[in-house]
Amino acid sequence: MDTIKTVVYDILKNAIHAAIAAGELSIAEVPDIPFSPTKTPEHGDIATPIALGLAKQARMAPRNIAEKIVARIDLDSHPAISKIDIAGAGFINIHFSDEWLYDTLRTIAATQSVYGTCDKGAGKHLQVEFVSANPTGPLNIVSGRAAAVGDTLVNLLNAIGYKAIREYYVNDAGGQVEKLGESIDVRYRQALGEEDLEIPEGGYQGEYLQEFAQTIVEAEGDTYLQLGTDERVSHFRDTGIAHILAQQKTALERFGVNFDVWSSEKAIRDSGKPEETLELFREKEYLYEAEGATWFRMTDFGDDKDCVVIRSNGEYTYFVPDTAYHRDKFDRGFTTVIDLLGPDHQGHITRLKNFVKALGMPDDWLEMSIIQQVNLVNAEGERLDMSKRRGQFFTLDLLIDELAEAVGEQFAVDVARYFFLMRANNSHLDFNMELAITHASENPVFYIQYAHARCCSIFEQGNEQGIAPKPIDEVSLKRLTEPIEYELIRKLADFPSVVLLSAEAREAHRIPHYLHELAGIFHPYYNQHRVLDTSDMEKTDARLILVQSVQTVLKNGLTLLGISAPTSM
RNA sequence: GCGCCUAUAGCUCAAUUGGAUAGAGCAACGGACUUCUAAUCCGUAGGUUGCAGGUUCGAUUCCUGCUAGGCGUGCCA
Repeated sequence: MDTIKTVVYDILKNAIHAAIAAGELSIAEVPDIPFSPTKTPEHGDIATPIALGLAKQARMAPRNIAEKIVARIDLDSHPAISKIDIAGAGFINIHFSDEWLYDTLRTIAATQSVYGTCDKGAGKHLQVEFVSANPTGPLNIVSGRAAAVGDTLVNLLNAIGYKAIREYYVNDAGGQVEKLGESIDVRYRQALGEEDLEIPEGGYQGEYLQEFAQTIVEAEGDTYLQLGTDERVSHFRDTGIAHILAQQKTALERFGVNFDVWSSEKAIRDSGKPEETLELFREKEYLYEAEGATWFRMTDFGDDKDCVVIRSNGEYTYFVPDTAYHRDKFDRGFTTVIDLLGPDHQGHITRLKNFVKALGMPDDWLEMSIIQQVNLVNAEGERLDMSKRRGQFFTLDLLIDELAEAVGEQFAVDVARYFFLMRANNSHLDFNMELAITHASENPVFYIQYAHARCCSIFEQGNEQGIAPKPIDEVSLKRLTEPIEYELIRKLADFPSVVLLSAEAREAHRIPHYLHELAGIFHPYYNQHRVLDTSDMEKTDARLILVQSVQTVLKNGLTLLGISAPTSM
């Protein structure tokens, strides 16, 4: 299958060179030959616009070039190709023989759960860091989107042969968590009856801290009042981080996302790496003192402003431990590191990349992209505010709770993951709760899952009638003669390249779209053509092979997305 | 002010990275269950790809300038 592409590639390349050698084409350099799947079967199975691309260099009409190339191909010596023709402005359309279709089915049957994977990325270690929410509150919906996207991205990368891991960076040091400690302290004292206390500026207002403080009071009473304020706040900070982190982990596990590594900012700070990093910058003369602070010459890297790294109060800004953390990632030997950031971190991308560049790491070592915001929309189309600081937000857990009420726990996770994954990372996502709940039956994820369930149902039905699928070698695949069967197999054959391109582009949303298209061919097929037909067992056997293949690809695709493939619905 | 992202059917989004007639779902309208699950299918309708230029065989895609929206631009993280 994919091998047939390389075969075709070589055939065309040789033909072009032969034409040049014969003096029919004057081309100095033969560019890479692009292929694309065709939109309609009339255009063959794959097509290339190479003749169009060569037109200028060869000073010849594209159709003429195509003719010269095609004339140099001896079809008889290539049984995999049934026909090559020239169409439109000069497209070369390649039609595969039926044997290619059968090979697709044989490959799926032979490879099963690993169909779609490849080893292109073998030997390379990748790390994807995502979610990395502050341990100051429950995960919100944007974190849910990041979790779904990051998790799937790692699945995709591993599917094409990389060794990729999931990492979560816990910001358990710095100003934010100090505010957390102070906020819990206020809630604690309020729970013990103190009045006239306010959550400090920049603190956390959410009810979850009131609940947490209440559990402390219930378990341990007022014992902490004996401590000094600083001591108490730092105690609450530490227990608060642990408590919230545990909640976040639980929410992620419920969502089917399990991180391989949890990194701690505090651990980075304690390791001395921030100092080492600053020392490296100092040696390279990237630092200077001004206005009581220490600055990094970001302008040397094309930015319009320099950037404070040590504040006048002596504390590091966020960038110091973060840069040290990335240096740590580099030392751990990752070939490439991918950071998925929240929508309010755009300013980070260029700056952190510059810091990393200043450390001497290759430009393309660090990839950063933004997971855009999610707007939760209610029935009236109003947007809910999800700011953590104002304590008014919609958590990932709450989202799944609400969905689960309508469709059950497993489907709730499936639906949420699918919705988060179906859009490109950099486009905003309107998550319409009402639609997801009240119109659950029209949800695209059910459409795909239903297709899978239907496949399973056919086998179950066959089982009752004593019809079992035969090994593919014993089946006459020639009995697959319907155009829609041809279309289905073509679609199945696309799967590996969809996975590959999706992983390489870091665009997980292509998988949901692909699966939806596949289901969109299978459902009509199911309606129009009966699979189990005791009057024609040979045809039945062939169709069972096809259904098995569809089932396998649907399941493999859904698994990449972390979505279940139910056997019945 | 500067920077990043976005603008495609009434709505939400695709378009294999510059290719052939721009595709799906929802919403609308008309049909199909005594046959492997109707969470399905068949059909109809829906477009000056925000606007104006440019690059070339060819532009939703690349460049320039506008317009509109989102975000960023802290000695917060």
